[in-house]
Amino acid sequence: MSRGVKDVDFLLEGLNPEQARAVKTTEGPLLILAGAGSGKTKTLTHRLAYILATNRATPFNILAVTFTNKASGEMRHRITELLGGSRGNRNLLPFMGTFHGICVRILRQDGQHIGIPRNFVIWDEVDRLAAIKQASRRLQIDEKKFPPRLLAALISGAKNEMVTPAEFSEIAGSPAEQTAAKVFPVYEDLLKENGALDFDDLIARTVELLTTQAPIRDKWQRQFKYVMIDEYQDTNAAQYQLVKLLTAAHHNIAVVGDDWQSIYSWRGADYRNILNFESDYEGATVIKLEQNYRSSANILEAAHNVISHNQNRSQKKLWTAAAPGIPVQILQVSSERAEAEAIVRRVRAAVDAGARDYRDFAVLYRTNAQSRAIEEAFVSYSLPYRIVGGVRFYERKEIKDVMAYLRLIYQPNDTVSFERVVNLPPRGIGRKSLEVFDSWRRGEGYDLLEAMTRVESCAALTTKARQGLSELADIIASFGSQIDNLTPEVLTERLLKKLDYFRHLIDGTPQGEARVENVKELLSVAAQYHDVGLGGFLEEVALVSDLDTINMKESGGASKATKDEDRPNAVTLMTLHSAKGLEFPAVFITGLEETVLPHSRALYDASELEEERRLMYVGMTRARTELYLIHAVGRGLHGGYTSNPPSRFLADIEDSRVATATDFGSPDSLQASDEPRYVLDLAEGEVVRHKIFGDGTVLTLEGETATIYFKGKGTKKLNIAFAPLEKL
DNA sequence: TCATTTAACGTTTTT
DNA sequence: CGTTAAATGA
Repeated sequence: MSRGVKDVDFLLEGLNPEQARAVKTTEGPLLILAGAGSGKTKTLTHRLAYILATNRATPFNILAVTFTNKASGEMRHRITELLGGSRGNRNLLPFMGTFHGICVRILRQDGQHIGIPRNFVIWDEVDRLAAIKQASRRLQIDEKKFPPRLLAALISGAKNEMVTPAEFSEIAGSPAEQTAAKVFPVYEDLLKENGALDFDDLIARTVELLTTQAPIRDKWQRQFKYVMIDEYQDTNAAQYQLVKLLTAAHHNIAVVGDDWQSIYSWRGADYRNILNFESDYEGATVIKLEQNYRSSANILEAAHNVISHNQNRSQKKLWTAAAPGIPVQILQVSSERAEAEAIVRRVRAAVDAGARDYRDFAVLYRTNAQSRAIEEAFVSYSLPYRIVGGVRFYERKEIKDVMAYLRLIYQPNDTVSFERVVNLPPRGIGRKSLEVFDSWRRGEGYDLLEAMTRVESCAALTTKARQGLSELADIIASFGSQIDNLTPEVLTERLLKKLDYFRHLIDGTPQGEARVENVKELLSVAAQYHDVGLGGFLEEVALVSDLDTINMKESGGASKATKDEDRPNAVTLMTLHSAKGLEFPAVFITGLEETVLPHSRALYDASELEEERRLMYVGMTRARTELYLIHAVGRGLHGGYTSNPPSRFLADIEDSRVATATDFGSPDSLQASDEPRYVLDLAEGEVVRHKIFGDGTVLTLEGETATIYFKGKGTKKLNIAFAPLEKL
C-alpha cells in the first residue's frame, strides 16, 4: 500500500487544497461546487485517475457522464495523458460518455426486456418533428392553430418529467396541452411502429428498464461502482432519476457543477438538483472550488457583481490571485452596424500591433440573428471569423437525406425516413401518391418493404409512381442484403453512385458545391466506422451531430472539405449558450440592452430574468484579460428600428471595475489602413463572384458602395474596396 | 408534380 | 429586414 500511495502522489501535485480533497474523497456522495474557471475538468480527471491508480476500481467499474461528446473526448484524452502511454489502451478507460450515449449502450444490451428492439434507431429533432406532423395529420389537427414545434416541446417536456401519455392527458389544461395529449399516444405508436426512440426516450426508457427489471438494475449497479456526473446543474428529472437508480447500491456518486451557470432550464434542466444534493444523498461531502484561475480580478469581480443580484443561488465567493488587470470596457455605440465596426476596429488594432491573434477573440450574442450584422462587417473588412453553432452538419438537408437512405436500408420499416427519401431524386411520387400507397399498404397489412416490393398490385397508383416505388424497393433490398458485407463507407459510396446523388446536388451555385463537399465529408466520417458496421455508424451520427466534433474525431485525417471557413486563426462568433465551458483572452458581449439581454420574453418573469443574468455571468467569465460589454442606442429589429435602454446588468457592476466609453466612430477610421487599396473596377450590371455569397449581379454603384443581388441570398450592400469579390 | 410567389414570423438548443 | 413554410400557378 505504501508503494501505491507513493505512486499516486503525482496526481495531487499542482492541485490546490480543495481540489486535492475532492480527488481524495472517493467514497460516498460528493458534491463539487465548481465555480467558473476553477479547474473543474482538471479535478475531475485527476479524481478518476486517482481511483484507478489506487486500485479502488478497474475502468470497467467507473462511469463518467458528461453533457457533450466534446467534454467526454477531452476527459478521455486527459486521463490517457495522466496515466501514461502504457495505459493508453482504450479498453482500460472508464465507461465515459454523454447521458444519451450511455443509455444507448444499456438499452442495446438489455432493452429487449421492456420490448425495445435491439436494432432501434434514434430520432433526432427533425425526425421527431416529422413524426409529430404525421401524427397531427392523422388526427386532423390544424397545424396552424397548434404548430408541431409547440406540440413537440410539450411532449418532450412531459417525457423529461417521466409523465406517461395517460397521465399527461389527465393533467393537460390549456388547449395546446390537450391537443398535445391527443398527439402524444399517436406519436408513441409511430415510434414503436418504426422501431425508434427519440432523445428523451433514451433516458426515460432506461429509467423504465432499471425501475421495472430488478435483476438488470442490480447488474448495472454492480458494474458502476463509482459514478461521476459533470454539469450536474443541467440534469433534468429523468436524468436525476437515472443517476439515483444507478448509484442506489454503493452511493459512490460524485457530481460536479455550478448552479450559477445553469442556462438550460427551458429545456427541462433543473438546477435545484444541485442545490438539493445534500438532502438527496445522505452524508454527502461538499467541496467548493472557489479559486478562479482564468480571469483578471476586474473581470471576476464584475461578473460577481452581476450574479449577486440573483436570489436563488448557492453561496460562494470566487477569488483570484491575479492582478486587477484592465477595467471592463463598457462601450456605447449607435447601432448594430456601429457595434460590429467597433469590434472590427479593436480586433484589427490588436492584431496589427502584434498583440493578439484573431483566434484570441470571441464575439458573443444572445440570439443568432445578431450574428448577421457582425458577419457583414467582418466580411466587408476582411477579418477572418468562424461561427460556432447555427446550422449544424447533421441538420443539413443533404446530409439528412443520405442518412435517411442509410437508415431505411438498415431499418426498412422506418416510415419517417421513407417519406423523406421516397421522391429523392424525383420519382414522380408526391403527396397524393403517398396517401394512396399508405392506405393501400395498411389495408393489405403489409409492412413497408413488403408493400414496396408488391406495389405492382396496387391498382390505384399511377404507373409512374408504381415504377418509382419498386425502383426504391430494389435499392433498399439490394443494399440491405449487403449491410454485413460492405463497410459503411463503401456502402454509402455505392448508394450515392446508384442515386447519381452528386449530380442531383450540383446546381451551378457555390452552395451546390458546398453540399457536395458536405456529403464527401460525411463519406470520410463513414470511413472511420469500418469496425462497427452500418448500425454503429448510424448511431454515432445520431448522437454526434456537431461539425466541430466530427472534425475533431478525424484528428488529422485527409479531409479536403475543411476550407477557409474553419481556418483556425479566426475570431469566434457564437451565442452565449454555446460559449459555456470555453475561454478566450478577449471577449465582446454584444447587445447589452433591455429586450436583447435580458431578452424581451424574460422581462416579466423573475426566474427567467435570473436565467438571463446567469447567461450574462457565463459570458463574462469566458474572458481572461479583456472584456467588452457593448450596448447600442438603437438597432434594427424585425424591419423596424427600436431604441432600448442599456441592460440592467450593466448597472449591476461597480464603477471601480469599469471604464465607460462611447464609440460612434465613422467608417472612415476603418479605411485608414496602410494596406495598398485595390478597388475593383466595376460597372452596374456586371456579374461578380463573392467568396461567401456566391455569384451576383451589380445593381447600383455609388462610389465604393455596390448593391449586389446574389441569387438565393438577396441584395447586399458591399464596400468594393474590402469585400472579397472577383469579376467574372 | 414542380417551381415560383406570397404570407407569416421573429430566444437560447449540449443530445 | 430576411428567412422560412405554405399556397398558388404551369
